Amino acid sequence: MRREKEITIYDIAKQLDLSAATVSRALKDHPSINKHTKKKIAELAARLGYRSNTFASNLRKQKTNTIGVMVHELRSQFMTSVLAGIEKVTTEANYDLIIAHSSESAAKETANAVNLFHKRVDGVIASLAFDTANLDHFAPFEKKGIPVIFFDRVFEDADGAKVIIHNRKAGYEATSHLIEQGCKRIAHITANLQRNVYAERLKGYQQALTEHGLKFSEKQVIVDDLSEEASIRSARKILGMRPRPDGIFITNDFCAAVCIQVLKEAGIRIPEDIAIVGFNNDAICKIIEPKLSTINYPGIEIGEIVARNMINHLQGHSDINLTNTIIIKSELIVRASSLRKKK
Amino acid sequence: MRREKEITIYDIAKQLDLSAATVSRALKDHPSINKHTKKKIAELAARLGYRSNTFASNLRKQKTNTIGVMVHELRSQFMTSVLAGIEKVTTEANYDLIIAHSSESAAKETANAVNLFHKRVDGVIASLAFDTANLDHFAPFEKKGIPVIFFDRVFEDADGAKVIIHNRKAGYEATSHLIEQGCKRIAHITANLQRNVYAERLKGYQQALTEHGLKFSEKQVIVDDLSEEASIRSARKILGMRPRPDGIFITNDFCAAVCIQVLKEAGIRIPEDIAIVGFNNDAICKIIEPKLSTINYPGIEIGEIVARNMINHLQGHSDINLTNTIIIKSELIVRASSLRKKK
DNA sequence: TCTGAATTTGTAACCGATTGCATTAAATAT
DNA sequence: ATATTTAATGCAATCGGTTACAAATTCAGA
Repeated sequence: MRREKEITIYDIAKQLDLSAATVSRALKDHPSINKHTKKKIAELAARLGYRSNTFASNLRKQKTNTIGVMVHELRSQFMTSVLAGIEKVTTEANYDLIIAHSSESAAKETANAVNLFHKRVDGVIASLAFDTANLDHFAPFEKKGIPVIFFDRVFEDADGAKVIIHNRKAGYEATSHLIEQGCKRIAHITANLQRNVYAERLKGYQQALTEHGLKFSEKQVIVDDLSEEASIRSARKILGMRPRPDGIFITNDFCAAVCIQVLKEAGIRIPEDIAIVGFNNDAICKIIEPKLSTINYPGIEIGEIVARNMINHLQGHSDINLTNTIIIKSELIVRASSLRKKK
Repeated sequence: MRREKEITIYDIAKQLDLSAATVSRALKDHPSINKHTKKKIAELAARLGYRSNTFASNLRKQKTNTIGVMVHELRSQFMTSVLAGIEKVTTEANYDLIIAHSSESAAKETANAVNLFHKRVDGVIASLAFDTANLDHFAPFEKKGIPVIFFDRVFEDADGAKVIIHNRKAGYEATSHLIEQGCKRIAHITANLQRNVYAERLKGYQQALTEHGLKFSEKQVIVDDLSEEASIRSARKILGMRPRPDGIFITNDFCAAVCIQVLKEAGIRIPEDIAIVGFNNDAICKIIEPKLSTINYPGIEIGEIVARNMINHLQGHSDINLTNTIIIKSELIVRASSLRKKK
């Protein structure tokens, strides 16, 4: 269990009777180094098991090649897809990732920001926590010129680059679909309306109702968090409504799945008595019975696009300060939970 | 967007007319520095927005304070729970995490190992990919004395520390439970038997059958991967078996959920015609209908224990080379999918 | 053969924190 | 007053790679 000595460019230089500078350049494929020399160096490096010391390099270059990712949770399919997309792009570009999650707490989000700042990430990709009220904790990054790109949960009116879907349109489509299926009293289950995603989906819901001549009532909107307990509470509220809704647009698939269960246990038929549309297109959609109609929220694409923009900015190919908002396509997927009419 | 100059200990030293050494020690709360001096330094550091340069520190200390985590996937609840557990412990101990996932490919796993090795992680926590056939790619870590701890998917016979559950016992309990519920022809759906988790669960299944006087037949064991498509294939095979099984022990909850769907669509009643037990205790267990009996595989605990052992080893409080295997408790959770008899 | 340009390599100063080994100052003992 | 501890601080080398600039070598052209 004795540790082998670590090989450095100096060891290689000495063995080949060259300078460390030449070795350093050769390993970086610097154009001014002779091909033959490069080859010799590369071979010896491989033979000795040389590994470059990132710290020495970072210290000198004043760059970390690391991107911080701040997310509000890690457990949904959507988020793991986003991370997969980000990882794919950043790995190719040879950047490291530090993933920090806030567990939906603004306080923890602030702590994470401080941490990433101290870790000197080159850039930050973030989706806000449930109760984040302002962007003050991102100010240090801005001060130092460290790029920040938001996705999913963002402040739409704030400056700064963001990658989102058209939540209002998605809400509009989900609701319109329910109306087309013959629903007359459509409820909406959602979460903290401070978060753009929920506020916008609500707007879309409202707009669809109004445009189709249905009345919007605040009583038909249930706001809670999206935990299992909250979902049960929400479903019970639906059951207690008089007249009872005949359609629900629920802003999250897991919540929708739990609601479906509670409603079914109460003897409600889905979609005949109540038609339901969820949001995200989680794997759960195809497991729950009936299968859940939903809005496809393409996590991988979002991750890839966010990451690509970050990398391009860091490498000077483009400037995110010129871009403000990138909107990704999303679309309604109709399954059994909302399908009343056969075409 | 002009970058502010970065503050170093030299800046602080100059302003207070001290040496950098004193500042360095003071910030580390070194005992030989005067309390009053420490306070002055801490205050000025805070006021100037000083942030320690990790690279300089790592370079000098020859440590990275980083632990590499190699997982075979990221999307299951089990794995995100494990990661949450690891993260909790490592964050407290002020270690960073690099998460690398193999997407179930041995080749990618090897590449990840090389990468982590070059990144000079202080330790590695790993769960093996689907088709990993040997541990050669971990040899460089061993050579350099870098600790590796395995969890979940391990080579049980290999040297090295590991944290696992008693898979055989779990398989035994799941199967025994089905037998107690009156099942006579119990099938088993599982995955690559090179992986200890599946091989051991199979052994437990066999043992339970034998001990209860039921015959074991290879025809009743279906081996495939655990994707959605494979799950559908497996369920169809079950449907084609004559005589048809009246109980199935499935080594994964998601796969079990898909099977239940296919079986139900074919008119099979669960649990009356076929009783089912899954594995992992995913959230999906409570969504699928009927709710899924399963083995609770406590991800968070496993993550915490693996990480705790790693940290203790790295800090010299204990030596993982003395420990070989740590076994975590797991238990059967009975739900509707296997419950035929009322107690 | 000589000169200027092109190619290749070397020198040495960083980057910022850490730490073994002094050194100095203050406190205590003789 | 002098010797001996004890406490507090400083000096300077070190970690390993990078890079501006200088130097050496080679080559083409006159």
